[in-house]
Order: sequence, then C-alpha cells, then structure tokens
Amino acid sequence: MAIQDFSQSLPMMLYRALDEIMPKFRCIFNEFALTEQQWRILRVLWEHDKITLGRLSDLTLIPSPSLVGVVDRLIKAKLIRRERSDADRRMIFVVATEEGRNLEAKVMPRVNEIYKEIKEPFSMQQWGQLIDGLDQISHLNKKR
Amino acid sequence: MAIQDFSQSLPMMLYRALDEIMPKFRCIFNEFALTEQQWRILRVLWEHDKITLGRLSDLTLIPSPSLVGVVDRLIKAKLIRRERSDADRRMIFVVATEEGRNLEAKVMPRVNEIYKEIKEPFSMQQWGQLIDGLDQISHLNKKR
DNA sequence: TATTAATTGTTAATATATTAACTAATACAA
DNA sequence: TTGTATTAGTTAATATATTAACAATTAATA
Repeated sequence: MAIQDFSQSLPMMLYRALDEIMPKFRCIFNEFALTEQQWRILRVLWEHDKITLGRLSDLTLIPSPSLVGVVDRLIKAKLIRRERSDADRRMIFVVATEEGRNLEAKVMPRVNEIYKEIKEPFSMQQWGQLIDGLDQISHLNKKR
Repeated sequence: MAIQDFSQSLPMMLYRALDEIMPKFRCIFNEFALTEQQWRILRVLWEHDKITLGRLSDLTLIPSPSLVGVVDRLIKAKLIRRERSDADRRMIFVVATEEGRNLEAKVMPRVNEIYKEIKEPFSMQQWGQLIDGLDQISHLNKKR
C-alpha cells in the first residue's frame, strides 16, 4: 500500500503547496508586468552578472525550449539582452540591462515580505526539516 | 534577510523536488499513452464513481479552463464520459468508462513501485515531517 | 414575479511545458 | 585532416497554465 489517498501523495502535496503560495507572489510580479518565469530569470541575473542560457535554464528550472521565448519577451521589455560568447560561439550569455537591474530594489522588498509571511508560522526547526526533506527529494538520483 | 539564496527558496525547492520525481512517473504514464493531467483525472475517478467538473478541478489541481481540454481528450480516448446533471443543469459529471476503470490495475502497480523507491531512503519520521510541513504550507490561508 | 446576484462551465488570448527533431559550433579520434 | 560524436541553442507540434470575459442556469431578493 504505497499510496493510499491520492490527495496525500507526495506529488499532489507538492503541487498543492505551490498552488497555495505562488499566487501571492504572482500578484506582485503582475504589478511589475512580469510573469513568474520572467521574474525567475531576473532573480538569477541579480545574483549573476553574466550567465549562459544553459546555466540559466538549470538555475531557473525553465526548460530550454521555453527559455527561448521567455528571454525574447524580456528583451522586448528591455530588461535583459543576449550576448554571444567569443570564446565558444555556441554559447549565449544573458545580461540584465540597467532597467532590469533597477527592478531588484523595487520587487525584492515586496517578495521578501510575502516570504516572511509564509515562513512566519513555522518554528525554525519545522522549517529546517521541511527544507531538508525537499532537499533530499531533489537529490535522490545524485546521492552516493 | 528573508530570502538569501534563490536556489534555496521554498518555491524553488518545491519546483526542484517535482522536477526530480515527476519524470519518473511521466515515463510510466507515457507507456499507457497518458499525459500527467489525464492520469490525475483517472486517478481521482478510480476513487469516485461520479464527480462534477468543479470538484474534479479541485482534486486534480487542474484549473477549470485547462480541464475542459484534458477531459475532451480523455473522452476521445474513450476512457471517460461526460454526464449532465438532471438536478442542476449547470453541473456536469465525469465518469470513467470500463476501459478507463480497467487501466487502474495496469498502471497503479507501476506507479506504486516508483513511489516506494522515492519514499524508501526516508525514515518514517523524516517522511512524516516532510508531509506535515507541506500540509501546513497548503493550509496557510485556511487555518484559524 | 421580475431583477439581480451567484454558481458552473466554457471560450479566448497569451505564456509556458513537454518531447522530438534540428542547426551550428566545437571536440575528438582515426 | 576528415569523419564522427558532443554540446549549446533553437524550432516545431501538441498539451497545459493563467487571466479575463462570457453564457447558461440557478438562487436570492425586492
């Protein structure tokens, strides 16, 4: 009896958790005319001056085929730009424009506020156990 | 400092956990020519003989506008059927066909196998803490 | 009862996910 | 060096998500 009730299965619990918290964040993104995926890219670029599409796909969890379009739209919004690598002309770097970098100071406080609200009802230990559990799930194949 | 490293934020941890486990399941679904969403619907119908679209949307976490198409395709595959309610003609019930019900015995064992693999490396306590944490997240707004 | 409000599904427009196939550039081996 | 394999991105086809607007039906109320 591996799975009893579908609603209590791990995948559905994960999906439900996301369904609960993401709308709160998306609400903020929309205020800045950003989609969730666009925000993820900016969020990564605020931590990396210059990053290849491949690595960007890994860090944002946006699959490469989707990334093409999301990047296109962010470029159209003048928030990032492409930059082909000279060393290896297969690689393409993505860089935030000044306008893109400036968004950080406006968006992050709002996002942090929501994040705090979500985290608040948890004890530090409870939260740590949750994060550890999720971390273990996402390393199932890489371990050992 | 609510969020430090983007990769360690709760949303990304949740997404990454799903990215790790769902491909294993989808691999099985594909063998039976099912998409993940189609499988979710069948999975619910194996627990409910008859269910309205609204409730099906709640239980599968498939948003209503998406549900329309997914249901259409399941009907075309002869795995379910629609049935308008007589009591309240706004409501539409969804029912599994015999072919749809028969799939359970074929798919579930395979799915349970993967599920067991995922759960196996966890101690019972660890697993419980993970599920409890997720449950608390998905009830943030409903509590009290 | 006539109006209005709420509920249940649907459609539409756009964005993203999934899978496979494909191009261009680079690395590698015969 | 030539042929082959690998890597980084892209395109294409289909399915699903998101948001808003809409139709049909039922409930609520004046």
